[in-house]
Amino acid sequence: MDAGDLRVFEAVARLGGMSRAAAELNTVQSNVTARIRVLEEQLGAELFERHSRGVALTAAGRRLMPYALQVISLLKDARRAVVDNGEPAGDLVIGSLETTLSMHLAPLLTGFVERWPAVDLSIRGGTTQETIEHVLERRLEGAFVSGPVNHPDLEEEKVFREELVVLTAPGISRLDWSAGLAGLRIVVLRSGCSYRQRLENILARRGVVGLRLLEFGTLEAIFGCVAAGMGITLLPRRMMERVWRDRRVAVHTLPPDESMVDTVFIRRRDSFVSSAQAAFLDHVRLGLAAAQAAE
Amino acid sequence: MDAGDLRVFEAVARLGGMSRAAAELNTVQSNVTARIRVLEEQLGAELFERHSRGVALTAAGRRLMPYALQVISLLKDARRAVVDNGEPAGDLVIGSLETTLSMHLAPLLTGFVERWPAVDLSIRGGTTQETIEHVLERRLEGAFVSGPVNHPDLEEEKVFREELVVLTAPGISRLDWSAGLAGLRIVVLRSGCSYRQRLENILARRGVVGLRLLEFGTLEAIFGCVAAGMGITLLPRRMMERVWRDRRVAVHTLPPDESMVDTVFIRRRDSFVSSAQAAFLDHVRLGLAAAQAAE
DNA sequence: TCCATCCCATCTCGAATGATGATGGATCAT
DNA sequence: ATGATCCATCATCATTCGAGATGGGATGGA
Repeated sequence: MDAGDLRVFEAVARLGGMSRAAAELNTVQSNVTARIRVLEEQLGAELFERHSRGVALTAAGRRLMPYALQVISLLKDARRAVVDNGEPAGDLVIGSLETTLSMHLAPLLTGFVERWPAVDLSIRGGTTQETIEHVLERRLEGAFVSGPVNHPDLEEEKVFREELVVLTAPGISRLDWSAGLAGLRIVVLRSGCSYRQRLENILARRGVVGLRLLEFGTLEAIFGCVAAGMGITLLPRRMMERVWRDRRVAVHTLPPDESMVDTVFIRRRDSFVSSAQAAFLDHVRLGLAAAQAAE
Repeated sequence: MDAGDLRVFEAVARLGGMSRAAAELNTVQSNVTARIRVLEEQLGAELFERHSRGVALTAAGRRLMPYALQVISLLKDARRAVVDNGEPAGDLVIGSLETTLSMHLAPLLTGFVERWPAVDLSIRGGTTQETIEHVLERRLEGAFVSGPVNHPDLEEEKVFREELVVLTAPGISRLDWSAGLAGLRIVVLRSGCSYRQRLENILARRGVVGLRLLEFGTLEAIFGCVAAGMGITLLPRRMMERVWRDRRVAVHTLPPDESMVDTVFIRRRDSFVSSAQAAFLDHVRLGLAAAQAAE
């Protein structure tokens, strides 16, 4: 049994067919068929059921799958571990909430790329849920998301805590259903935004339910929409202070148990921590501590 | 990078030479040299320092080693996982303390081999420390040892708790240094026995230190030696009751915090749990519960 | 029923890869 | 010096692997 065989096996299982797997692996179908057949002979068990529209895993194949996945990812990590000589370099792909990115991370990035020019950093914005998925699939080395995550395969480290506030149109004094919130919409940056569920919960406790959703691509649009009395949103207080200091929106402070949210850095427990990633985290921790001290 | 390459790499690193690795791998030295060279080219890093008496790992090689070990063991486990169709069968190698083996496990073994004739069970006796080492090296699928073990790579499950008692020659009423223990020896089954450290601690608290060691191969010899007034030993109470009911030794009961010892079953967290192992554990759990109920 | 389509199995051939044994250079102990 | 040990290199041979072509079975639509 060989790592190459397992790669073929994984592709066939995932794509449900040998021809499709061959296309993905840049080879020909006959090749895939042969290697699977050899693998099955070596193991003395059928790994796939062949049927007319492709193949499906047998019980034995299902038992093999987790091992195949782990071996493949281990080999990838091994290569990186060998090449990584302690000097941060190479690709580093990190995920982040868009608000965290623009508010906390962005100011630190120029410093990082100056300090470590050999690192090709890219940061992908996304919602907490999307981002967690990507980390689990190893498409991201790590990510900043709203915590706690509590996933057995993920390691999480609290990075900072911040306060969320509710923004409404001016003139609304209380967050309840008698205060004229009925008919407004919840305005979020993206539909899967983790703040949305949180805001719905906050409102539900005050008797406000069933608000429709409104989605915008930029923060400016969201602010404008809220100022115009069309909706209500939940955002970090600091973000509001920075970019929207003097506009006409009402800021509603929440009790700490509802308002405080931790941002955590997550990564797969079983993945290799590259020097680039370690350097980035150090840089971020330092930068955030400095920013906090400056307040 | 390939699993075969990693096997070669591991053998070279472990044996400290390409010729030696070639011998172990049933191939020729030139072959090993070539594969290592290819591997180094692929990774873009030197894995070994060549010197006149063999080779030694470089920093990059040391970084690769844990991955190589894990991939190799994963592939071994994968093969077993595929072949294991849920019906307990095949080899099952388990470790155990000798006392646990003779007292608790042995009576259950005949029942197990009758119930699962397809399993080739072998149980290796040894001290707790030896046995833990073997489990970590994957030479044993699991083992019964004195707990708690508290090793990050090991999973442990409490199997039963039992009471240890001190045996001395008759006429010794107290376990302290004024009671004539000076000059006696600590009698143990094997020199690394985990009871030995425990007994030394127990005696130390009572002011008795510096007893010499005496080692025997059989329990009968130990009992005889204690009865003859030559030494002192620490053994499970039940063992003493069973095989030595009416001999002339003094039994010293200890306070619970000193006497009670847990026996745990340990296995590597990352290893495959074969059906045979699961069936064995089930059998043991059931048998021990029945034995306890019968008392 | 017939045909087009999709998918897997098998075959052959050429290329790439792997293993072999011989050889040479370096180092170290005697 | 000499022999032993160990790694690197090379030419050669065997095996494996990949490409392409072909065939057979199942499916779905005309």
